[in-house]
Amino acid sequence: MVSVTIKDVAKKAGVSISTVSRVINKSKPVSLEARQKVLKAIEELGYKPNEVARSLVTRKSRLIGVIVTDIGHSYIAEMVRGIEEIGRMYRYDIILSSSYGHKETEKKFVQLLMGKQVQGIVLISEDNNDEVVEEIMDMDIPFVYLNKYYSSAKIPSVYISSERSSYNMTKYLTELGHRNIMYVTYNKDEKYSVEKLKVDGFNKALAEVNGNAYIFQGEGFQIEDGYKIGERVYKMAKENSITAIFCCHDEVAIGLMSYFYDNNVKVPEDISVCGFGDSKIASIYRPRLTTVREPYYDIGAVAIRRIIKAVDEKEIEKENIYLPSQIIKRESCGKIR
Amino acid sequence: MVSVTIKDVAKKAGVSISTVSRVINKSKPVSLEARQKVLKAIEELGYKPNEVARSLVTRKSRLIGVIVTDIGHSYIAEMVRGIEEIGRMYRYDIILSSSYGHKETEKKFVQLLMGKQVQGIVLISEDNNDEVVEEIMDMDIPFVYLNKYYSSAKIPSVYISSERSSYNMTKYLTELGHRNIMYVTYNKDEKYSVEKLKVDGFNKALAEVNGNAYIFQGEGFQIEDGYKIGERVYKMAKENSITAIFCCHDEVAIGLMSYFYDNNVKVPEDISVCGFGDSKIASIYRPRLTTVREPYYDIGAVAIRRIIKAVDEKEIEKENIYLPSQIIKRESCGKIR
DNA sequence: GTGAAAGCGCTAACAA
DNA sequence: TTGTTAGCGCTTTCAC
Repeated sequence: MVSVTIKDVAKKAGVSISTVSRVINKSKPVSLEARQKVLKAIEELGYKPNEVARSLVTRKSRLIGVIVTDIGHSYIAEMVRGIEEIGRMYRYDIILSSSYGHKETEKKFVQLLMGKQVQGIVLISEDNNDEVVEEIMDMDIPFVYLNKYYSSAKIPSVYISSERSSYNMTKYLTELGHRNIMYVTYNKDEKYSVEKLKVDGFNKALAEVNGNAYIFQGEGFQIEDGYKIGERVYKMAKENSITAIFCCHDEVAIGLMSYFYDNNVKVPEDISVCGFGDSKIASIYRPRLTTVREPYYDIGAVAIRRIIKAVDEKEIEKENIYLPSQIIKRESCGKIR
Repeated sequence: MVSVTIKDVAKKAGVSISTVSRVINKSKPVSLEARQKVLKAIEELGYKPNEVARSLVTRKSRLIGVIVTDIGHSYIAEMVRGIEEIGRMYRYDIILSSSYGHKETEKKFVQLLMGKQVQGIVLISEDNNDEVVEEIMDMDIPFVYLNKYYSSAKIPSVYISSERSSYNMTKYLTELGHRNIMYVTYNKDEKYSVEKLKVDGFNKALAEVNGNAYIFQGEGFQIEDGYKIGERVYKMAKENSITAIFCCHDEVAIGLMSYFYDNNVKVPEDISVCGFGDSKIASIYRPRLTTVREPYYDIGAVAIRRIIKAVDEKEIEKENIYLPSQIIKRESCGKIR
């Protein structure tokens, strides 16, 4: 608690504090003799430079602020892993703040983080919140916005191509023989919603085989939302000989499968189900969920990489980055004989 | 980027920087007139105090370091939620570092965090690592150690009573009519392992009804580990008319249930399964898992509360804290007729 | 009630 | 190669 400072080291080593600073930072040549004395003193005193003081003078906190909706959401945790691990490679630490979706809280966090002199901000959100984004962009600090539900070309971000991913998944279903397929969406008509793109990809793939596309308006993106619509979905499926259901997100698919489990509908024997995301639960749940893998870890990693680049080059690149997605084939989708 | 400082505010308001400081901190009375001029200047310039500079002089970073094994583990994310949310109430931010179980990395993080002048450290670990703990305790900084697999009275921590929880769950199983019950453990003979306590509680409850206790040595705490032992567990269960299996952790139970699903063993009709933890997956998986709820959020909340108290009172309480657990009754355990 | 000045621990000119 | 010194932006005596 009685911390040892650079002065103590200097005194003990019999040199000036500048010399100590030089050996710590390797910023200028120091004679072998002096260096050794300093190193010895550092060792003996257990000296650790005070990063706060350093930050003050260098104006570099080596801190990145990360504002998330909820670290308890596994895909967000995965993104944060990517951010943290890559950040650490460049000697950046992250300050984590959870907003639980409150815009006002997010705004407050931005202010707090700026006060802490963070050198960049990653905002991981689940709503369509231009307002906070604009506020951050006004601050003129390296910034990346991560949102798997909404996208806008004007905001620096990292994502996968939703349309292509959805197209690929649908195509896979048609290859399994499905022709009457339902897509469960939510919010597809909202501004910036990526659902619009996903529906487009879905329709396109189905049109190629003259299949029948059914769009079902869901009630949200969570497991409960998937469960809640189970009855109606099943009814619609039966009435239209639908054999496969493509859900906009894994959670919805899991909710739906749970409804099916509870009501003795067999997946994939009676009906095939697939999701989007490949969140953790997708490979744990039984039957395992066929889905589109969104590379969350990589998304986080690329985001932080972009911020660090902006810090170094003092200029944030405008071009958004698209990462490849992948179809993960598991048991929840079966062949049509 | 061209940040406005207290000097700018002072100049604009036509007062000294001390006065500005006083109105910001409400640390000393300031005349109404002066205060208003300062407030106006702050408003117009959009001034935000530089927390780094503040930290340097006050020697309070308002930062708490949190070292976790992996933020991707949902129960850890839940603990971190508790830590963060309560920390925030006291205006503390958290710096998150993931060690992925490497002791050397953890040690490095401790050093980094000390450099950043954190005012306390929470270490969330899954191994038995005295070494790192001792290192932190030597630093003489408020510290709490969270570990659901190991416990030691000498280390400041927060947990539930493992023996009582295990006793309660076993008792519930006996109330359902089970008499031949298997407890799947791992590492129970290792130093500080809480498994020893859990086995004790299990045996005690079963002894009270003259039931037969079977202990199975598992292969780990993860889902895969539960899956791997499925075949042997099932064999042993059949040979001994075992009707219920109590797993040391939810993950093991889920792995086991997945094995059962894949091999057409019905839970709970053919056999009952329960777990320990109530991690997220327990309520999502079908059948839903009966389990002991460990209050992860609260554990994190109490941990940070304890640290903040230590910061304020300059003295960390020695007594460890036990939180109540709860039996969550779901579908994976059935009655014996 | 107010301002001048010292200083938190450090880096980075500048001189020597 | 080294030491002296001036800050970084802020809080906090201390004197008025």
